Amino acid sequence: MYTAWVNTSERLIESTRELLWERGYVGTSPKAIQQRAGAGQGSMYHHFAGKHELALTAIRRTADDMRARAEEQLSAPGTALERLTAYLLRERDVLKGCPIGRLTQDPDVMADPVLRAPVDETFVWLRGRLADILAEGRDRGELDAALDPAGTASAVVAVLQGGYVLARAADSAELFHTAVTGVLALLSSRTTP
Amino acid sequence: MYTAWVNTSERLIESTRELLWERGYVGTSPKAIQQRAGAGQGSMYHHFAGKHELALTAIRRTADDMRARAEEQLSAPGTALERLTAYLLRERDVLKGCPIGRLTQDPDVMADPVLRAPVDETFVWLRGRLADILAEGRDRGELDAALDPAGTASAVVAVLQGGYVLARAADSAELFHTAVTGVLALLSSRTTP
DNA sequence: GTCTATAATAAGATAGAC
DNA sequence: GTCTATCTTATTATAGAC
Repeated sequence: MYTAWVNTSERLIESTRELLWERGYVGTSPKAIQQRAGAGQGSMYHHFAGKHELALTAIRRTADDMRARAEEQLSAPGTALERLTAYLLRERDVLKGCPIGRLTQDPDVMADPVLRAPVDETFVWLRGRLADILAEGRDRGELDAALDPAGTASAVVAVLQGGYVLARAADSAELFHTAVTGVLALLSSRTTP
Repeated sequence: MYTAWVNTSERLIESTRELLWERGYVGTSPKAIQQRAGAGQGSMYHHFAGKHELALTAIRRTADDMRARAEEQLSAPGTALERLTAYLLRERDVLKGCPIGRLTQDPDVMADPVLRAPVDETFVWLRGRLADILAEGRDRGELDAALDPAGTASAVVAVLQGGYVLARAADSAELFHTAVTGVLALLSSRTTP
């Protein structure tokens, strides 16, 4: 439960973000949100129209957050492969999984175009961003000239998302690392010496 | 709703399998299972102790099924890369996602060692099976001698699982194909000519 | 084996007092 | 803005008749 150094609206949003991450939309009840936020029933419905609006606010914030933190590594100095590696191997809450990716498994989120949009946009952006970096690396001669930026970017993002799945299945964060290292090894072998 | 050419117990199990795939454990209610199976309340509780036992039966069957269908491609004749490619590119219900992988996002499944076991075992098996095939391909000189079978197998399984995530996020089965093709391109470039 | 009560608890909100 | 009351509908069963 959040303490009172932020306002109720803020605590409700942050509680929702946590619960969506831990339990998804279907698994999160208004009551659970209120309890974690230390807010009453009436308080929640004063600030938000209901579970849906609260979730939308929470998802948008998480999406923005994810993008900003990715950009930290991706816009750092270094070669394409260095920035990509830094991004893939940065510290992550591996066993909690990806707070955006997990929403793709939520039937009520996928069925709702409004809730779904930020999820879609996040991956569109990430794939595009990685493709640009890969293309840059290829054009600078750091990577194999035959490398397909878009296809490789999709594969890399998929390894991230799938790495979370494998790690959670095995209850071992190491498996995420194994998968990521595995794809980096394949990619590095296409480096032009 | 299932018609009556199979018995009630069987219809309950198959309905549960479908619902777990579509909505996960948390999102599936006993009532929904009964309705899809065309079975009454009492009927369900006669055959199964409750939602948990039914889900366990359903998950185990789905896991067995998935393994058997993977083995179809993986044990076929051909080189390591051919069998791997056949497995990765076989027909799949891409937008529905992986019925086992999606369970890793279910908090109640992951919190229960009994429900979780078949999920874990399925991925342990699949990673091992792919690693064996990759090792075989490497030892036969079909793949790069420096290739790490276990790490590459994990990356490949991760691409599959992540491919489902990307496809669902974009509501486009093609994205799954893009990711899989992307990793195959990286892998093929390590073929020894 | 299947059906119809019955029931305690939770989900997801609305109403109106304070 | 927050709180308590109230409401309807699910959830997840159990009990016992048929």
